[in-house]
Amino acid sequence: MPPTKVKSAEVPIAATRQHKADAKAAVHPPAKPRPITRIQREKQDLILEAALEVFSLHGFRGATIDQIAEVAGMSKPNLLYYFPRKEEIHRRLMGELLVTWLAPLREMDENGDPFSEIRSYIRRKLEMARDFPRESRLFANEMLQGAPRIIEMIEVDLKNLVDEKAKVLLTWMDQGKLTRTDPYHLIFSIWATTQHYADFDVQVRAVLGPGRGGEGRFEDAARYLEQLFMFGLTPKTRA
Amino acid sequence: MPPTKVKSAEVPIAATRQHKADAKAAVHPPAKPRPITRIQREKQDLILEAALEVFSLHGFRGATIDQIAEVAGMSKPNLLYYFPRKEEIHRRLMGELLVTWLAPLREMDENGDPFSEIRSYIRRKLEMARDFPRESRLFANEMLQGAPRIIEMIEVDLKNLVDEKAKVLLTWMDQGKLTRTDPYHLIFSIWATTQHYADFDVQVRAVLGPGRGGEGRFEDAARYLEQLFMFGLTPKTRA
DNA sequence: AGAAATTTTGACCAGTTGGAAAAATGTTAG
DNA sequence: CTAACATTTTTCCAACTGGTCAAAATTTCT
Repeated sequence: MPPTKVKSAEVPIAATRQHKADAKAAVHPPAKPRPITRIQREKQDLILEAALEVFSLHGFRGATIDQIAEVAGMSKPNLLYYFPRKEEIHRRLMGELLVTWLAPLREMDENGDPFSEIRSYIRRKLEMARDFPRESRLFANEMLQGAPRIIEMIEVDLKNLVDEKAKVLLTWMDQGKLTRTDPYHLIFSIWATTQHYADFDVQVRAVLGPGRGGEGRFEDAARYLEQLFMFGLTPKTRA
Repeated sequence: MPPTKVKSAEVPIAATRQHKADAKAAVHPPAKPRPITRIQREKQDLILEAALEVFSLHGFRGATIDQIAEVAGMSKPNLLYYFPRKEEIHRRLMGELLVTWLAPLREMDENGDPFSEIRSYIRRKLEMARDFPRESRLFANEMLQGAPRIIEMIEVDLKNLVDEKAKVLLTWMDQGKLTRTDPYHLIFSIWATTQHYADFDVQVRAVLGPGRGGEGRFEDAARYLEQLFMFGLTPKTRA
């Protein structure tokens, strides 16, 4: 269970200090590839992990650089050496997150059996809610505020993926393998029901009480959701 | 469509100024009933309405008293005259909100027909997501942060209500009128699927696109959810 | 080792924030 | 009309915020 490790590819070296040596470096950008040291990657990951913790709990505005720095175990100026501004941290975090976040949907295979594909999708999403609740909350936080910093990603990447999968669902419906219904709202309902267990965790625990609010709640949820999405609430034997 | 007007009952007169006349007033608390002027009530409602707007958008920490005051059309010190601290505003807002928020569930009648009761509940919750999205987001914001300011209310009022209604659902299941399943997770799934349309509104609109993201989305959602909760995704005519 | 580059620190700053104090301005009952 | 009270405005402040900067400490490279 990796804590965060979403993906650390193209690390554009946090705006490497450019003071006096500016003249040279800035004028010949392609000349200096700037290798990216081991320390840089490690520290950046450390910061992103800390930022995930803090942002997911307080939202962008509510989180402070000091808090993030403290969680990351470094001083504020030191943190700012790697990410010159707060928004930069958030942007990176969201960008990497979205990829992970959509992976389960991406895996839904149009050549598989409709029901087992949907069931797997629900299960994977539920596992993510269980194992990566901070990521879920970070995402929810951003959405609640109108997604000001990631709206383009939502409108492009996410929309395209959903459009594509909606088509797959429609095909299955055409083949009579699935009740004919709205594929978009179907996807929304899967998102909503699964992410609920991460985003509203406090409420879920409080309502279930100490008895049933333990770790078993995810298995109960999985069982219930499978029932719901397969057959709804209509009993098989009519009363 | 009342903008907010959740409920303005027991208004404990925002800590009426107590400076020099303190001696008298403070020593004989039960002596002076303090009538609560019309202006006080009006201004307090104005502030709460503004606070709802701001808190729901930025969360507790992200919202500033200045912003709230500006939306309410008054100066910050003036606002602080009615609510001596930021947290006070939030507390009042959440307290009144919870009552409205739970009303739909409270209405679920154990003597009614199970399916029409559940259907009505879903419809009412969906209407609330449509007509009171700010309230929904305020609530979601608080939940995301671990409900630090309303955890007791959740653990008592909300839990009791859910326990009560879960019993009703169980009775219905015992009578064979409803598939036997987990009543708590059933309620969670109704909350999640309906509130999603308020809390993740930006995402819903973005994914549906300009064509289907208009006002019709709530009717589409209602239709889909009815289908889902009634029969799930299994087609009637097996392919 | 020693020079060059990278990383870390400490001091600092300007703008914002929640909130206090008191003076100034209504409002109203006698 | 005016004293008593309610409301509003002005001024102010200490703590916090995001961010800068130069110097010091450390690491890396030759």
